[in-house]
Amino acid sequence: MKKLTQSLEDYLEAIYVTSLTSKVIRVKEIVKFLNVKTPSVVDAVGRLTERGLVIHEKYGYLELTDKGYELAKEVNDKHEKVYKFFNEVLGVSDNISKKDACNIEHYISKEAMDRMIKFTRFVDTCPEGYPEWLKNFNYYAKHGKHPSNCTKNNVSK
Amino acid sequence: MKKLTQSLEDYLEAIYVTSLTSKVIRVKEIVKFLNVKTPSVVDAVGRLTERGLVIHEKYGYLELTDKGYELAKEVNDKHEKVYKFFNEVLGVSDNISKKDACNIEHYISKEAMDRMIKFTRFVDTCPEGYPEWLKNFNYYAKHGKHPSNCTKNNVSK
DNA sequence: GTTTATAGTTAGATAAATCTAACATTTTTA
DNA sequence: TAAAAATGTTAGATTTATCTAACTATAAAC
Repeated sequence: MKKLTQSLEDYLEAIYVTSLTSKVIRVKEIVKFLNVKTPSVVDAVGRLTERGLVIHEKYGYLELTDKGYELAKEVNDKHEKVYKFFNEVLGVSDNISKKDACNIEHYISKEAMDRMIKFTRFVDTCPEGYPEWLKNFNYYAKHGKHPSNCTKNNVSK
Repeated sequence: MKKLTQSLEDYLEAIYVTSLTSKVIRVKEIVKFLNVKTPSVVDAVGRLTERGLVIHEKYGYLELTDKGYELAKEVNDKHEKVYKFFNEVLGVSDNISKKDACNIEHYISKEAMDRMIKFTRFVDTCPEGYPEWLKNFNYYAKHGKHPSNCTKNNVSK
C-alpha cells in the first residue's frame, strides 16, 4: 500500500488522538483539532476511507479500522518519542518540542527513530540518575563552555 | 516574504550545492541532482525568480541572488548540522543521516537546531576526547544495557 | 554551414490539499 | 412538533507540484 502523505497522516493521527479522550469521534472534532475547515476533513476522511483506514457513516461517527489504528499509533508513537527526545535530552522547550515532533514524525527514518528512543532510554535508565554529562551539556549550552568539573584533569583524577 | 515550500527550498538548495562544485549552473544539473524532469525545474526556477531568489536568462545559466544565496545557505547549513548530529552523536548511518537531514532541514525549529548544534559541539570539544558516556551509549544501543563500567558503584569510586 | 544532438521551454494533464459558498441533514429547543 | 441552530456534504475554485508530449533554441559534429 502506498505511503500516506503527511497531510493524511495528520488526519489519521488526529482521529487517533481524539479517540483517546472522546467516546465517539465526529468530523467537527477533527476540525477543531487540526484547525482546518470542515470540507477539508470530509475530503481527507474520504481518502482515508478509500484506503481502508477509517470507517465513516454519512453524518455519523468516525472510526479507525484495525489497520488505521495501527498506522495511526505508529505515527503518534513517533511523535511521542521525538518529543521526548527533544524535550528531555536536548532540552528543547515543551511547545517547540511538540511542534517539531509534529513535523518530524512524518519524515524520520526507522534507524534514527531507534537511536533517539535508545538515547532517551539510555538517559532515563542511567544508574546514577540524571547523568553528570547531561548536566554538563546543559551548562555548555547555556554558557558556551564546558564546566570546570569537566576537564581533562578533573576527569582523570 | 512568505516562507518557501519544502519543494522550493529543495530547488534553492540544489542550486546552491551545485554552485559549490560547478563554475556555472544549468537546469540540466538540477534535473540530475534532484532526480526530477526538466519542466519541473523550469517551473520551480520561475517561482524562485518571481521571489527574487534566482536569476535565470532564457536558455542560459542559473544564478542565486544575494538573498537567494543567503536563504539557500541557511537551508543547507541546517542540513549539514542535522546530518552531523544524527551521524556523529546518535550514530545513525551515513546514508540515512543524509536522507533524514534532507527532510528535517525544512521543518526543524531554530531552538531545536541550536540545541543539536551545541550538542554536537559539546561532544566534539570534549576535553577528554571522545566522551566516555557516548561510548557507553553506543554500548547501550548495541546490547540494550549499560556497560559494566557505568554503574553507581563504578561512578562514585 | 547544415544537420544532428542536447538542452530548455511551453502547453496541458493530473493529483493533493486547501478554501468558500450553497445546500442537506440532524439535533436542539421553544 | 416546527423553527432554529449545529453539523456535515457537495460543488467548484485555487495553489502547488508533478508529469508527458510537442516544440524551440543552442551547441557539437560532420
